[in-house]
Amino acid sequence: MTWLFNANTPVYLQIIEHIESEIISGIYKLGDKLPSVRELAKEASVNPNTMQKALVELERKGLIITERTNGRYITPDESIIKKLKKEQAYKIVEEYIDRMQKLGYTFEETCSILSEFKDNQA
Amino acid sequence: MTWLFNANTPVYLQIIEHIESEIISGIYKLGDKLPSVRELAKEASVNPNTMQKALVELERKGLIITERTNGRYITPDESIIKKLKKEQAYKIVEEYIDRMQKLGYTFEETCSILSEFKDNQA
Amino acid sequence: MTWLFNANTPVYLQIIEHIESEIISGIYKLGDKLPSVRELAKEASVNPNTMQKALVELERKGLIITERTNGRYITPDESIIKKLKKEQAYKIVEEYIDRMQKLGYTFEETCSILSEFKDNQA
Amino acid sequence: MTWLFNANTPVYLQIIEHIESEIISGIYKLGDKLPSVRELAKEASVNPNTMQKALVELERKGLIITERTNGRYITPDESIIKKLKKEQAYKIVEEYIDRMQKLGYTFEETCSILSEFKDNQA
DNA sequence: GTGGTCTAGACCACA
DNA sequence: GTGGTCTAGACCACA
Repeated sequence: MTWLFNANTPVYLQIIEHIESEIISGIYKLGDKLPSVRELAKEASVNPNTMQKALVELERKGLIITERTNGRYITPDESIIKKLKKEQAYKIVEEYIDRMQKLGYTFEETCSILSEFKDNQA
Repeated sequence: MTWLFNANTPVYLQIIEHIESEIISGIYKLGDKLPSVRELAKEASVNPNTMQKALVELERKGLIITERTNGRYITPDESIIKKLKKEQAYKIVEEYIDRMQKLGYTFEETCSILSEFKDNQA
Repeated sequence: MTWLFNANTPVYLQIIEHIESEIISGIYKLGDKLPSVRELAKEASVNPNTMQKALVELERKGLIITERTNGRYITPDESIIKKLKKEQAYKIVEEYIDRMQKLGYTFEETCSILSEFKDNQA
Repeated sequence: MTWLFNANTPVYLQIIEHIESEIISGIYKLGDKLPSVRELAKEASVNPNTMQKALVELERKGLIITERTNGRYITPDESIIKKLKKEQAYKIVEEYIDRMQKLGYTFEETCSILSEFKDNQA
């Protein structure tokens, strides 16, 4: 999983989404310590200010906790993460249906195209 | 269908996507005349220059044809539109699967969540 | 010789150049009567106002003479046309050399490329 | 080399041609950094938006590469530039012959006038 | 500082 | 009226 950014959305928002996914999917465990801002910035090939901005936002959302002189940690509160996972999934599915609908596909078509996709890939 | 813009993506790109959807889904027919730049701009509550930028891009993509002092028309070439429809659908499905995968969902889960969604809505 | 217009230069200027060429090259003879504005406009697929604008300019340059109720005529004065021919040729050659020079070609190269061109065409 | 614009062609097109010439002729070397949009705009006595429009087009043509918060660079790919040089020269020669022909000059005359020109200048 | 987007508003050629 | 160009000026994300 690399850090590829789309030019048309602010990078700090893409970082937030990326780290959220890592938390939700379990790449980061509850209570894990995060690398330093500088390390993360280097890893993402991004200015530390930008990484900082993303982390502050993740803290505001309650996903990350900062211990003043100690570093940042993933929240130990599992319920927050579970809730976020549901919300995200819901949003993604909804967006998928919505976009397909705007192209003129019915819900049934939207489902069958998804299945076909599996076959094409396999 | 109103023109609601997301704050995190350039407006002209959202306009492009919006008009593309209207063409692909058949809201605009082959050869239809588009409203003038100024009308479309008013309709979308956007500056004419911004609308212009989007239309120029749509012309470059071959979806629209400009007649200098006359107005703009949807391409009469159905194949262009059909091709775009396929590409777009493919891209959307792929993005859907990808985003769900990043949250930790398998392809099977991604499919079943879609079906559940239908039930929730119904 | 058809009337093909470039989208990036005003059409009335291109009409002027086109008719000037027809006069200089002898397609129109001294004293010839020109078709009516409407006919010319039709021939060029252009609005009569635009053709009119071009003809007025050609009259101002002395190449065309208007007889009130009678129509327009090519000037009977050969010296005007000869002078224009020289000026035009000079301008075109100068522009040719200048543009090639801006690409980095020396005068010698500019000449030899012209000769090669003949060979390629033949 | 100053920035003189002709009133009958859009300024941004003339800027494109001007910068292309500077690249083709080697005034800019492969990989050179360009001045910022604002500097170039000032230099050309043009609005930054107009310069921007020209640069975007040059990027689309592959002559320039944009690094988001860093600046713009001449492509390091020499083949692109060589190809463009040939195309441009071809177009200019062709246009020269065509315009002279429309004035009534044969290819031989078109060549000899070019030579005479050299003598006049010397 | 660097590129990118957007608005408000003017002016042009052409139909 | 229709598209096209241009300016002046503001604001954003990122380094």
